[in-house]
Order: sequence, then structure tokens, then C-alpha cells
Amino acid sequence: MPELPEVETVMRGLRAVLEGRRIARAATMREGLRWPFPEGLARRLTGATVLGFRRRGKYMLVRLDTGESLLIHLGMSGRMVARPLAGAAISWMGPNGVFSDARGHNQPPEAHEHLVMETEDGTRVGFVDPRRFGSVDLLPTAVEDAHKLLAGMGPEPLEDGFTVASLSGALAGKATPIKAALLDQRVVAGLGNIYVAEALFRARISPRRLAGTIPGARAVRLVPAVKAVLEEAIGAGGSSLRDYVRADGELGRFQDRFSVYDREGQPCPLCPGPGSGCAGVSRIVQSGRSTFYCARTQR
DNA sequence: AAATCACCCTGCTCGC
DNA sequence: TGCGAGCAGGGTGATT
Repeated sequence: MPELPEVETVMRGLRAVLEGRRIARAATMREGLRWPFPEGLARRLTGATVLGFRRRGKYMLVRLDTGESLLIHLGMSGRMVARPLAGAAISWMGPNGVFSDARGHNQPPEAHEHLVMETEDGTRVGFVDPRRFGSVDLLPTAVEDAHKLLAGMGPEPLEDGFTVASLSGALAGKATPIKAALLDQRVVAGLGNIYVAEALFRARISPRRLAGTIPGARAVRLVPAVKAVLEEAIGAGGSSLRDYVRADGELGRFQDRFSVYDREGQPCPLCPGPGSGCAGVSRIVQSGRSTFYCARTQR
């Protein structure tokens, strides 16, 4: 699910239910995900008040009044589930991760729910991640950007630091296909397989073209293409494929507007159709992952 | 150093 | 209907 637009959407959903709220309880259902959870995670979250949110690439940072920030990456299959506590605002953690509300009704965690937080005003927020490629950490707020996972990330594509000049500089001399280069979070932060495909289509650049040949006219097209596709996707609430995206359970809608992603064999939106020399959307495999593009318009 | 590759894990879809 | 193969939005660490 989660590339930049999906993470942004999830973060906005969490902001609505967590910002300014005190975490009355927290619990973990396993030792960790991709990596072990930080020591005492549930204890360190309990009692903290959420001051604010920030996104960096595909990471969410939840700033707490304890001087620490909660760092969350959703991996491939992670989602945040927020729902009102049943019956009353007070519940408690029982054996086997089962929560009970004030009337004694059980609220078992849903499948693959690994971390749960309850706010004082009665919302339960769970981190659900079947494949467990997600990650969670706690770090001092004052040095957020020095965290191992954040240091070295490229510019935020929707901020002023992402320019034709900065992108050209990052791509110059690279001997890897542009598809792979854009997936590299050190080049630009937050793009994944879907939005790389969509941005390259809009910029009419072949995913097979070597990154080092992009600086110039192609970079001039690529930068606004990246920004536009991400902004449109955020506006649509992200893309939902197999999983729900939003914390509120609503589906994103951008998947209905894909030009090439997951559209193998379907007509290219730019080409007039059969007879134009366009065979429709092609699918190839690059570094083990599917790439979708139009071989006629993308050069 | 830069670029590829195997791997982490579960669930779903497709073809037989 | 069951079963195995293949594939999936991610990133890391080891290896070339």
C-alpha cells in the first residue's frame, strides 16, 4: 500500500484522532516487526500526549510530550486502524492481548495487530501489518533527522528542495535505469513502484533509460510530473489495492486514475489506439519488480 | 563506490 | 474444491 501519498493520508487520519490526546494505554502483541520493538515501547508510550505529526518520505513521526518521537514505517502491508472504544472510554489489556471495555465486552485484537494505543478520550489505534515488513522505533525528537533510517534520505518531492537541479545532480553519472534510481530513497524520498511508473509515464520517459541520461530536458519534465502525480494522489486519498489505506477505513480512490500501473495490455491513455504503433501498456521486470509503461510515448 | 540480489513474511489470485 | 506457483505497494544487508 504505502508510498508517500498513502502515508500522508494515513498520517492525516491519525492526526485527527491523536493530536492533542493523551495515550492512556499502549500494548504490544509481539516482540517486533522487521526489527525488535524498542525497549519498553508500550511503557514509554503510556501517559504521553501527542503533540504533532510529521512525514518524511514513507515514514511517519509522532511527536510526544516526553521528548521522544514514535517512528512508524508501514512496510508493504501495514495499516493503522482507528476506531472508537466500544461502550466506554475505559478498557484494559487482559491476557493474550484481549482488550475489555467497561462493560466487560471483549475486544480481541484483529489479526496481525501488533501495537495498540488507546487515547484518554476513547479511541483505539492499532498498527496492523500481516507481512510484518513494517517498523517502529522511538527516538529523541530533537535529533529526529539523525536517525539511522532517516539520515541520507533525499529531498521531499513536494517541497522546494526538490528541483530540476537537485534531481539532475542526484542522477548524473548513474548507470542504473531511471526506474531503479527513482525507487532509491536517497535520490528522492517517498516514491515507490506505483508512483514511479505513473511519474515516468507523465514525463514520457522510458523506465529503462539510464539515470545518467536524464539531466536536461527530461529532468525538466520529470520534476513537475513527480510533484503532480503525488499531489493528485494525496487529493484522492491515496491508492487502495488489496488493503484499506485510511485510518478511518475509507478507501483511497487514486487507483481508478492509474495511467499505466497494473494496466498491462490495456490501451495507453495517450495513444490513439491500435494502428498507432502502440501495443498498449507493457509490463517488464526490472530488478525483480514489475514496471508498467508505454513503449511508444516513453523514450 | 555503485549496483544487483536474496531475503524478510503472509495472503491472494490464477491455472491446473 | 484443492493445491502449488507466482506475485504483491517495502527496505536492508551481503555480495559482486
